[in-house]
Amino acid sequence: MVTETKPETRQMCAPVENKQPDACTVREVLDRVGGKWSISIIVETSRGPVRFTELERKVEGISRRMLTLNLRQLERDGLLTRKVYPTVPPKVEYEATPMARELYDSLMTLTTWAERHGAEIAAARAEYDALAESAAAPA
Amino acid sequence: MVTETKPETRQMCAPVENKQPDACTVREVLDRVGGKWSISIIVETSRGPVRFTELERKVEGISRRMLTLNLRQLERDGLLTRKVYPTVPPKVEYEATPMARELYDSLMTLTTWAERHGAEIAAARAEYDALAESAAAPA
DNA sequence: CCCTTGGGTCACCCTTGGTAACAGTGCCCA
DNA sequence: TGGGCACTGTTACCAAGGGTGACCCAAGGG
Repeated sequence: MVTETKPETRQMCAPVENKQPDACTVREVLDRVGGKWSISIIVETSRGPVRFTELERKVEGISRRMLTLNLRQLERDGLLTRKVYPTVPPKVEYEATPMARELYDSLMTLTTWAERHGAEIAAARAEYDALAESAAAPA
Repeated sequence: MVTETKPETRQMCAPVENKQPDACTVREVLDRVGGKWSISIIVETSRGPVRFTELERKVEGISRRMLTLNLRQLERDGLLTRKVYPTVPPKVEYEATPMARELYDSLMTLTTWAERHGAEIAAARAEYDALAESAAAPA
């Protein structure tokens, strides 16, 4: 996601009736948070108010534009608060809302999954690649 | 993600030391599963072996190519097993591994989050849009 | 004059995903 | 004999979006 905030592209998960627990609700969350930067931003802002430039430095690798775009999106979804101090030079502080912190906690279960299975995945990948290679170079 | 399986684009989460719980581990998971179709495929294959064409029909909207690509990726990561029956016409069955089902369970916590805060998000968005609009049309 | 902060805007590129068409392999049917 | 079908892919081509870097602005302070 992270577009220039078009009016309403987000479609409401079709009238599929949850054939299974969901799959589509998950996608909604991922659309919000699946971007390259959202998570990092949520992490940084979860520890207290952070200024724009500060974020720019901490997130590392993010461009000014994407930072702006992501902040806007997160703010729009109510995951971030934006507080402007009309000083000069301007000062703007971003902070995660409780909702965002909760989301972050939920994401942590993914982390534990990744930690549990990191080795397994690496092994699977190694094996797969090995097989693919030997298939490519037959004799 | 879901590229044509380039050798090793995946970078190993930089030597940042986990400044915070993670943020980068999460991103690794999302890189695997953040694609448009991965979740749906995992869901469908979690209920037992599914054939290629069957998946093509069930996932609805997915193209042949993307299905193949996603299946390959998931198989490579050890989230799916691929079983070929040398019959004619060919028959290939895909099935989620226990690891994938576990991942799916973890993703469920995101679902519960989404359900808890769906209304809140919608409200925040409405408010944000209203403000933006009134700012755009001043008098 | 140039520095600062918090953006906006523009031009561009690369990745993601979509469409469509073709391939291979046996079967059935005329 | 040969055409078409079903099934699983593959390949080539293309559009859209995500992401980047560079430059612009405002307003005060050194």
